[in-house]
Amino acid sequence: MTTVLEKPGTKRRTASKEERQLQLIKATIRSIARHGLSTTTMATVSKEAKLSQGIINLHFQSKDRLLVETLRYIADEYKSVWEKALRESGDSTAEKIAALVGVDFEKSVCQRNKLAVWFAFWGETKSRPIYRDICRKRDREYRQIMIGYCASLIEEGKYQNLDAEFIATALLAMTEGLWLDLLMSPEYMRPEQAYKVCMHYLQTIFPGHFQQ
Amino acid sequence: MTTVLEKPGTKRRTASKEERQLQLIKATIRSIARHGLSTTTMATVSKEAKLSQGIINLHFQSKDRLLVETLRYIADEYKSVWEKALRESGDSTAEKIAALVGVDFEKSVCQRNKLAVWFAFWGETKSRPIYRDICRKRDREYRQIMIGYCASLIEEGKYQNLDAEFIATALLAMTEGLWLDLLMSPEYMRPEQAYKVCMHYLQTIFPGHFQQ
Amino acid sequence: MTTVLEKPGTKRRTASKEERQLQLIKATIRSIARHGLSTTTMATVSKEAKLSQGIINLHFQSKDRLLVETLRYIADEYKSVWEKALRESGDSTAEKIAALVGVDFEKSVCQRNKLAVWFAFWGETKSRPIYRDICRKRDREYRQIMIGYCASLIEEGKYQNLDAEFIATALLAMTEGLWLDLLMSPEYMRPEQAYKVCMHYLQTIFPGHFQQ
Amino acid sequence: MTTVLEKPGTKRRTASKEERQLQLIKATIRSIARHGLSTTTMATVSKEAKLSQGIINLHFQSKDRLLVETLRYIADEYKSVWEKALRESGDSTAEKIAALVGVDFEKSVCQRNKLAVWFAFWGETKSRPIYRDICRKRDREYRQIMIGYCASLIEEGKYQNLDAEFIATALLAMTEGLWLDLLMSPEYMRPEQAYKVCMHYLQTIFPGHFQQ
DNA sequence: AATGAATGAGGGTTCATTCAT
DNA sequence: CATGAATGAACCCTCATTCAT
Repeated sequence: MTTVLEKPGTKRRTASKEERQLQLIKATIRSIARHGLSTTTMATVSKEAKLSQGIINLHFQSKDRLLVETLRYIADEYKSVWEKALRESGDSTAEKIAALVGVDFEKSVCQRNKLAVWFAFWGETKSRPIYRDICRKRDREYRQIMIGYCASLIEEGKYQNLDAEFIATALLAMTEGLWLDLLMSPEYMRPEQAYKVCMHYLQTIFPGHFQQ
Repeated sequence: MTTVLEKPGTKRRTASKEERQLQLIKATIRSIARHGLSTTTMATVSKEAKLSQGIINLHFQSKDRLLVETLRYIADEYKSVWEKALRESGDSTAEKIAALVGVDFEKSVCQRNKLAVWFAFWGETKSRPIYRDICRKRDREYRQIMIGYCASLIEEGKYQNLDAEFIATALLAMTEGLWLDLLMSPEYMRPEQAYKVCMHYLQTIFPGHFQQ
Repeated sequence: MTTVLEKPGTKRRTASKEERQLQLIKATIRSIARHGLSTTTMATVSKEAKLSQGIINLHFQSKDRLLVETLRYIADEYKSVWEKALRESGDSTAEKIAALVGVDFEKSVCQRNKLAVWFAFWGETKSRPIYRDICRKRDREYRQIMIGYCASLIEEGKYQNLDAEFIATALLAMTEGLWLDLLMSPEYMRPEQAYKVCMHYLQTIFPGHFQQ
Repeated sequence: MTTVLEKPGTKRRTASKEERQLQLIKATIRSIARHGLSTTTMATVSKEAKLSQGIINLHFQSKDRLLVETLRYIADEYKSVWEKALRESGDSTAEKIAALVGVDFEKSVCQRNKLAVWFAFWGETKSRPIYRDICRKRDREYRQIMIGYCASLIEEGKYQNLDAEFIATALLAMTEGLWLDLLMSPEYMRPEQAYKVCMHYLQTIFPGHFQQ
């Protein structure tokens, strides 16, 4: 056991709880990407983490909880990435919107491994309410922010006949559909291209604020 | 024929091979929608079909093949629905495009059960190439048609700075993203609404051809 | 049913009961030889016979009975072959013994297919008394005959210190052991060679009656 | 250690890999002897070993491999028994041959359980090449040794017209045929009697070296 | 805290048998 | 008689979970 009395020269071979859990979650992401959700087992995950079989139950009690925590992890990560992006972006509304869109196609969010995880869980939402709740929470938060900025822009730009919610919905849908392209046809669709598709939409809708 | 007078325990043994296979595919769709792909078992499917355990291996040899055939079935169905829609639509290019978009939110294609199946398989594409191939084939065929009509419209309407492929990509992405909303938040998003979102995009892009 | 009332011009498309059963037994022998007893199924047999699945239960009620009848068939055949051999052989005791030994390495008895069947059933005798009974009956009958001829020869030749039963036992054991060689190493051991091995034994035991 | 004080439900989890595998192989031998090869299932074996179902796949990956390892085990054991017998026997060639024959009817090799296993696998050799290979390897090694001693004896004794290979073949065949008697008619044939039958053959062939 | 041998429920699949045709 | 679609029990195997170490 790790104690203050630990003899000098004795290495702490045991990572802290959080470290271990993170290590396992990342292994889970790799496993889902590599094997698919339905072929991800405790064995594939623990092997991916280069740890023993029993470790997952030790830290997560059950496979179910591991999966839920994994989904929660990428949802949380997603949120913190766009929060950071907003903090670091320019001040104009258009810049904020562009930053939000940028997040979806940015490296840490948009790696194929993580897209695979999103789709894996989306595929199970209908039967697993907990997955649905987490996915919807992520969606709702992001959507509220986006609707807010769209509303601001409509007001600023005196755009007529535009409904902020409507536009945010279209934009978010487009983003998620492009993720599917990125997942399924990475040789045809690349993040920068996907970003341009979204920006083109914004230019069409808000011609005064997004120039080519 | 199965009648109310049928003795209990008496089973129809005369269904043609195709009928039985279709019956099992439909049961599979229901099972995936209800239980999720990773919880869909031979037992859930055969119970859903009200047939015996062994029946699936009899007709499909393996669970794997049943799943592949199920995916192929909804992909084929999707194609035949839009082919029919094109045949029956008005002659103008705009009407053709509208018909194509309409298909995605039409009852037979856009029922939640089938959306659940699409997402279930999309979630496994990275690890199961055969799923990916079928999904991409569906996508490619539909996309080619859509690109063609967009190109026609651009020419007809002398729209400037528009790229048909670009627009088709955006439109299709939007569609698939809206399917996710329909799957996850059916209480917020409904097919008619989703259709409107897509049409609004078209109105913005092709103002001369799509009126509100 | 085939009756005297059968309409003229109506062909009997159906083989007689015995013919069908024999056809199935022969298919069983081929299947056991090809696939082994533990991989012989109703399907492998009926396919081998080029008949439908249900036919075996129709004629033999169960797989168990088919196997028992198959064993009985080769046991009966074995017996009738040596009975015929004795009838057709020369009259001297030595010729009778040689004829009996010859039977074991004669074409119809000693084909590899049938050897495979014998060993297949011997392998199950410990657990299936019915197999054991049939095998022992065959053995006993043959052995009694052989003991008789050996006894005659001992008397005729005034061989001393020889026990007929003892010699018959040795000879029969040798035969069965040679069958194993024929089954397992057909490229090293051939029926004629095996026959010579047995005859050499007889020459050694009864030097006055068996010359080289 | 397993003691009478062990709490019910408490299982030893410390057996070494080899111990467990041996335990399972021995259970397999008992199961084949009791139920026959074609009725030996994972359940009969694990029950015989008083262990759980999954244990076999844990240690042998598949039923197939368990069976192969079981056959290999008795083949290896057979070899080490006759090697030991040769080491411990008298120095004369005749004593060596007698020792080899003795092995075949010695307790550890010639128990009915093990005979049942040999015949069970022999019955499947035609369809399962791996079984054939193992059986033939055992046979070949033993045969080479036997041929060698027979050749020595022929030379030593100046026996004329004797072929060592021929005699070894006869002797080994006799042995295996006697095993069949021991398997099928243990009430008539006993190991000591079988041993005498073989020795009588040797006395006849090599009268100068084997006395009654 | 960490391991990995062991468990046993439940998965996919096979196959002897039944039975409507 | 004969067929072959259908059944369901029993097979082999996987895998989440437990637990002695």
